[in-house]
Amino acid sequence: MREKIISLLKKQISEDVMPVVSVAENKVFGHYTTNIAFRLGKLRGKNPRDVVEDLAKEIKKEKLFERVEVAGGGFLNFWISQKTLAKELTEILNKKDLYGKKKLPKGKKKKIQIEFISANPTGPLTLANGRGGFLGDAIANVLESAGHNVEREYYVNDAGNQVRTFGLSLIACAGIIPFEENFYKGEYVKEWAEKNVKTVKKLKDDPEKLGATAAKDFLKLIKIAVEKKAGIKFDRYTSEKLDVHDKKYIEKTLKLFSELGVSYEQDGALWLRTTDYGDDKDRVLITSEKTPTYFLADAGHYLETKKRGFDGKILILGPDHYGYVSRIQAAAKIVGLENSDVIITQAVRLLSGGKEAKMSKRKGVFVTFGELVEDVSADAARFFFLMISPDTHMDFDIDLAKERSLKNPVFYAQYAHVRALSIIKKARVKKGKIDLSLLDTKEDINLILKLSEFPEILEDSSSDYAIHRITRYILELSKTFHNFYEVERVSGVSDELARARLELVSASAIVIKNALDVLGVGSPKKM
RNA sequence: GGCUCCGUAGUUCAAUGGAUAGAACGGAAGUUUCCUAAACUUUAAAUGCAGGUUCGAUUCCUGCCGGGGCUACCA
Repeated sequence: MREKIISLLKKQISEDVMPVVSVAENKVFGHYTTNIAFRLGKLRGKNPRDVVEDLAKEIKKEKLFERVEVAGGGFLNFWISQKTLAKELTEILNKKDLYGKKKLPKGKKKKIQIEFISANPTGPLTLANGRGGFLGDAIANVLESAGHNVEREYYVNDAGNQVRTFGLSLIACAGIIPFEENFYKGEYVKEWAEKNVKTVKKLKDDPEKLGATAAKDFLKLIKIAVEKKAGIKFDRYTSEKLDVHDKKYIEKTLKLFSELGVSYEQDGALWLRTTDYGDDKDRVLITSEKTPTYFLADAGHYLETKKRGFDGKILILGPDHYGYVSRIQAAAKIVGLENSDVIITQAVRLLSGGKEAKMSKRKGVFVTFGELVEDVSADAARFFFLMISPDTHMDFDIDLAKERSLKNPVFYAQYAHVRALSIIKKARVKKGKIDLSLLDTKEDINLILKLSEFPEILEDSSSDYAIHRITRYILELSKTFHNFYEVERVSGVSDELARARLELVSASAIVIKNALDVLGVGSPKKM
């Protein structure tokens, strides 16, 4: 709908400006509205009001609209005609689960990797990991809906010092060596060491191997939490050791940097000139002790992604990685990964009993992601996280989520779906010709309008990754549907009207389900 | 100190520079002989402070106040 209005406007405009058309929040100002005249007025040195009058004259000839009005200082407001809406409704019914999805021509289709969670397998997942997990999964769905080819990647840091430290932590837990400050301290470390005393003793002289062994166990648990419990799917678990180190990507990366002249030696260390790409200081690739840094391995990982043919990559990180963004973006540019985005999710603050419960992976975790999902259900947890912009610090009141999960908005949305299906199931209507023009009450129109917004919402989300708009949209749509249900009836009206209403209810069920699918939230048939 | 995210109703969150700042929960008042009341309707309630840019600012810029995070030749 929006697209049609934009293309109509573009026909009237010679300047190179993209008209912005938005859904009018308040229906007094039409179904859709545009402020294009303000911008054109400036460009043409004319009064916006005059510009908009000219535009309106032409636009009014279009059959798409029931009414087109000039308002305020230069707004152009559109009321979509019932006929146009009925056509859109037919499209929903024809396309079904494909409604809202796009097919891209080969040239426009991109191969995009989205890396998320990627938590080190040295303990269970935190809530922040979960936030990024649901977000990544949903963004992947949205990009697929937009017609792109997407790989969901979990990057496993199973190499280097970290694994060794993890191994040493386990040995310390078994009391063989003294505990050191930088060791992992959580309950889970102790538990594993207790359960696997024999392994710890056997490998006490090879902490790296011990760490790797334990990490494998933890990765299994992570996979269960992520895939089984939370329903987050990954296409690939990329191993730092097997896919980056063993495939010589560290060497390849160093060679590339040297060839491009972006690395240099100073004070005995090897540096990457990331300042050329907006970083505030250059970064070390190899220390003066001749050990490669973690950053070098990450650059290698980016090169590996590039070599596997990706056009772009989206990396989702937790708030503790803020300082990392500019250097990783620099590396992405240098290895030639054109479309690189990094999304930082802000912290999840956990409230329990009205108090803040501190979370720390190293010191131990109060509530893990797996536990949360078990407590409040995967659907509720997912919906809750995806309702809020990742930029916002989020308070997750664990008590509320546990005890009062029935108040969770996800049920409101799912209930709308259930209701729609129930109406369809119970309806006893004689078959016959379907006349959608009968759907002309305020509630009918509002519902169709809301349904037809879905492709627009999806399109917006695929360009700015603002998944929470989809979640908000689902709530709005559910509300519109519940409201329709209260006011208008399907049974108990004439067969002709009932047939048309049934179509509208079917379309509602389709769109609610499609929208929930994109988030990865289930659409139950019964509640 | 530097960088960054945030500050909106009692609370948790919305609002590509647009018109009368939206929801939900909580508060107040109502709605079921009828397709699921897990619903609906009505109602009270908010942009931290001070400037600037603009026809127009919750949004952009500057300063201040308040809260989180980052700030290693660590991983």
